[in-house]
Amino acid sequence: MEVVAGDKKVQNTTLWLECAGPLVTLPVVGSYVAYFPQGHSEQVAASTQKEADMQFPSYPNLPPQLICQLYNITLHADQETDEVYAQMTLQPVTGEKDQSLMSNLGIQTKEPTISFSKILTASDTSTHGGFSIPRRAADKVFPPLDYTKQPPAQEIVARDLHNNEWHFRHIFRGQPRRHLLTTGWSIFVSSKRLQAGDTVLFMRDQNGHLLLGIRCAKRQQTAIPSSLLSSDSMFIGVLAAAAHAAATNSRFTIFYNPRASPSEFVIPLVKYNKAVFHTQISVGMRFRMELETEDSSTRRYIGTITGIGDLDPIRWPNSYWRSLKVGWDESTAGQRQRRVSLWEIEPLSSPFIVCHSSSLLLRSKRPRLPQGLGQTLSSEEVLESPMKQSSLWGRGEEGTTDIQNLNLQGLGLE
Amino acid sequence: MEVVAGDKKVQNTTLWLECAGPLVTLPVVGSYVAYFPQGHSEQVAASTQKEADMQFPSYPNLPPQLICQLYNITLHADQETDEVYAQMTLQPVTGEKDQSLMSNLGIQTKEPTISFSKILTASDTSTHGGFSIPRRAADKVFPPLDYTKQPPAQEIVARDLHNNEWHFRHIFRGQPRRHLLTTGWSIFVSSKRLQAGDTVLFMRDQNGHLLLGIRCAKRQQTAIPSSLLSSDSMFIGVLAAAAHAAATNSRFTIFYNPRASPSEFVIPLVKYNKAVFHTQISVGMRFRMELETEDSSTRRYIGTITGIGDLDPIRWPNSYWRSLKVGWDESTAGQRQRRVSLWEIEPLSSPFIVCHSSSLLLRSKRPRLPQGLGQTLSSEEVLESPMKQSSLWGRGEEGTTDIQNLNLQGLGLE
DNA sequence: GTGTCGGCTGTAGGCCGACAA
DNA sequence: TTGTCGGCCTACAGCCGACAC
Repeated sequence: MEVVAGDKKVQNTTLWLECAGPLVTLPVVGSYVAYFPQGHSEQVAASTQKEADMQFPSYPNLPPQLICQLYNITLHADQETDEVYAQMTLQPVTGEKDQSLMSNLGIQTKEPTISFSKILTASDTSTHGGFSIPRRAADKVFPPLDYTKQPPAQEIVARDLHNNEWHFRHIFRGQPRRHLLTTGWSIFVSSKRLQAGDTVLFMRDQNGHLLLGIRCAKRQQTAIPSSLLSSDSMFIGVLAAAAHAAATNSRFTIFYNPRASPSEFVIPLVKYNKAVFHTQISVGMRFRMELETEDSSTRRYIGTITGIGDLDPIRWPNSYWRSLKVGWDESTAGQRQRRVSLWEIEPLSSPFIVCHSSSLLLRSKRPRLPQGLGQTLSSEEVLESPMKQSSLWGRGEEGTTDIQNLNLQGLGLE
Repeated sequence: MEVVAGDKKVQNTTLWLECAGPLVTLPVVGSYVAYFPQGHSEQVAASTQKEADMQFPSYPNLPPQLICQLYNITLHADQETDEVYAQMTLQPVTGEKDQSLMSNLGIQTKEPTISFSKILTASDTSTHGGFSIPRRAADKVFPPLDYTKQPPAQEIVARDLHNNEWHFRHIFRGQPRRHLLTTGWSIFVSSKRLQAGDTVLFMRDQNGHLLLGIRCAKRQQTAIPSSLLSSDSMFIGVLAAAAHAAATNSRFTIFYNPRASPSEFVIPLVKYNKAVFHTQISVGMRFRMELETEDSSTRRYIGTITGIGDLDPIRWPNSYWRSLKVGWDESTAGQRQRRVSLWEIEPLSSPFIVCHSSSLLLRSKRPRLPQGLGQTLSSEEVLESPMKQSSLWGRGEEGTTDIQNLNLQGLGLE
């Protein structure tokens, strides 16, 4: 994988992931994924601040989810705002291919990184002073200072996603003593147009080099009328591109913007299958779901499933996208999603629910189910045919694959 | 018509037109236009810096030009860059409508404005000083100074497209004396992020109020990878939206960006008809064409038609879009288009070319001509059948036609 | 007529510890 | 431990005419 910034290419995959947020995972090249046009449309809606309100053409051959192989992925950062996004090229898969490769978990293993992030205060961003480094952060990621010097100080060099160097004076002073970035900081703030509430991020890579990234506060995401394409054309473009790719079995390219998109819409097939075919869901069931907190860490919230049904029965009947209506335990849940997808939650298992009951529950609530993988198998068939299931999942969890098998042209039928 | 800046609405239509450039014309609401998907794609290509290279779905029912009625138009300016663009909603027309409206020339009459523009110099944009006002410009658009005061000076207030007020100190000083904008100028420069080479524009409206706008140098237009939609999806979105609108006879919305688009792609139908059906064109013919100059005025260039034929014979056979290959008289013509459309040029009529000779010339060079309005009549038929021509155009030269004849499905062979 | 420069001046950018949350 | 402030100093933003093209 490579990181592309504008036209230049750099290698800071881990920095990209840090900027994308703690919950973002990326599928690996060659793995199988489920692509959701609905989720893609939501990203467009969130970016254009506009719902899809026009009369769209219907694409009867475009299912709510398209099973694809990830042909390519490149990581990017907006040249101006440093906003991160990924470009993925997807190859729709037909029903007849060998599906053994699908056992691959299909996500990047996130190596643990030495990093810290801080939400900028008014003092941090004002022109009056510098940046106050949290104590633990300085100890953890910055090179140790020589405390015998008076005052202890050093020059810090860090690179951003575009591989630009930023120089800062790191000093330990004041009464009581604290770590500060002074000279060079205000240039960085004005160049990136940082404001109080935005997040800055420092990390150390394997070679001990410092990297830094930024994450703009959510409000900043607003107001991109784009001036290039009407939102109608964008919605239609998303659907038409997917429909055409599905119909002609050809590759198509999408952009995934982890900070703008309400949810991931390219899901590893293993994760999707596990959630859809191997998890019992019913109204009243309680679950956990991991969400990003204000300070860029994660927290598990508890909720209850209050309903199961189509988010958009007209355009997308029988879709698993946000098919669960949920309520949240905590009263501060105002901003949390009221609809989630199966693969986002972790059911709080109860010993009273046995496995086979799920299909009954599902079927009773949703008489016609999405086809899932199913250009070939319907969900009912999958759920009711252990043989077929095991043939799908029988090759083990380790996920080693031969790259040759990743070329779809070269994929034999065995 | 209204100008929409971000979400707010203001009324500076003339300012918008000044910023758009001297050659830009806008159709009026209710008038009939020809919309060219090819031209729209070119705007996307220019904005994304990418050609359409993927395998596009074919839209067999989408002709190279779509005859529409302009249902609505709103003028906009990018909140950050002040880049101007127009949002147009187009209603494809069916054969049964009353066509009396088509006699309307269909473009905004551009009222003469008191204005001046200046390409910013290094001194204008440096933090070291202010803005040097050209002498004639100061006399023409700014309120007269009281030269009895020492020094003569006044406060200038001007509004931009977003209706924001900008305050400047206008002073007449130095040896030799000259007009300058000092206090307030540098704030304007840094706010709009102006650089040497960009253009600033002052004008006075009917009430004597000052307005100002900016036009970024061309180079600035580069590098908008958009991060939201792949260029493939954009191209496909443009085509799919138009095809769907044509098939279902429903309105669709497009954005026209006059500074980014190589050519206008929504052409008043009268202008289109006149050029396509009432102008004799042949290889070797000489023509004039008006183009924008470096300093935002216009100039006529002379050229010769060197060929006639499809720009893209595969995707857009029989299209009038850029169907003329041309050469330019002046050697400095490197950056000028090598292909233009019929309605962009003004043939230099020669008394030796008589009317009917044109069809012979046309036929010899272009065995298969674009069908123009015609899915039913070939160009040859039109050209060779004076009766049919006169039946289409028999109501005089002003271009009144029966809309029934314009609908391709509804066009009888008589 | 106007682009760029050197000279001068004042404001705000930016480093410091004090102090309090 | 760290956010904000007043004090202080200096860099540069910004106003001026000189000068040249």
